[in-house]
Amino acid sequence: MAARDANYWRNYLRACGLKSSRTRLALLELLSRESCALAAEELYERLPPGSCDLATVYRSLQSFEGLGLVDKLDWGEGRSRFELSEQQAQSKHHHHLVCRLCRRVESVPECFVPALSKQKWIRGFKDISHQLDFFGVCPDCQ
Amino acid sequence: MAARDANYWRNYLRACGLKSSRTRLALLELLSRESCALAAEELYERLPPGSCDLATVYRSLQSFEGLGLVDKLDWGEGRSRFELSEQQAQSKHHHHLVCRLCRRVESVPECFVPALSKQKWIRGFKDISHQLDFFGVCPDCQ
DNA sequence: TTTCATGCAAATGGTTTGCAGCCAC
DNA sequence: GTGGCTGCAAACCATTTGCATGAAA
Repeated sequence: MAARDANYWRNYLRACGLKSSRTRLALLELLSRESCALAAEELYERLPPGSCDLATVYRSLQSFEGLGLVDKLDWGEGRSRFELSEQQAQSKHHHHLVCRLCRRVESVPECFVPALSKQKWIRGFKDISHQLDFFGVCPDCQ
Repeated sequence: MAARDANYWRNYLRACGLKSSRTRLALLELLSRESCALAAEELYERLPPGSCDLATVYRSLQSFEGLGLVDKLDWGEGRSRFELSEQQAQSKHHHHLVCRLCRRVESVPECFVPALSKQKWIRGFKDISHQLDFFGVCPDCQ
């Protein structure tokens, strides 16, 4: 399937009633090229120097999250990471295996969580999502 | 099984080469009484007023984490939560179901993650743990 | 032209740290 | 008595916000 291009994002943003500024398009293209979740500052560093402000990166990511374009992940590093949402990334549902020491990240294709509708503990909660992350020590750090 | 008491913690800390100060013991007793993971500030508020400093709470939690006494959890709230580690809490392995809106937390007794030793994606990572959290909208917030 | 997005700088909030005094051992 | 703890205050760092300017529609 074709990767999302600037045109796709332009239309998507327009459909949501958001303006498609240079920065927003650049961020979305960046995110769709990245295979791993990035922190806001890492995204900022990958943009052309001086082309935008870190605050703008945060504001854009916030909008994108609201639209369901990106997912915000938290691996206990003291900062959040962002990746294109599964639907937008056209990627399979997946999880992460993070090295406790060097923070290297591998993708985990497996998901062990079945359909939940019949679980007693749900107790009326709706619209349930889950986050499953593995932590370990990678071969290089052992 | 008997709950951990001050004496137990005193011995535990001593065995680890740490002094058992009043604050540390109070924190450990607090944690062993709580059923839900608390933020550092919540722990601080539950201690006798003026009995210790917030910085000390953080420092203690850090030590405890290093000893494997407590687990640090991150639910994307912008702050960390701490709970007695499974072994110390004498509680069953469990997960959490967090309301996205009011942050109410239910315990999830089920774990869907099987023994991982044969999974290809492990690729030499050792000492693997996992964190599985569910997010939804609770009945009251719907 | 109108509205929304941005840059800049300052504020915020959780967490950490330096240092001098204090308490457990 | 000694060295690890603690309180206090300041530093830190990720993230947010106010406001005047600038760019997209």
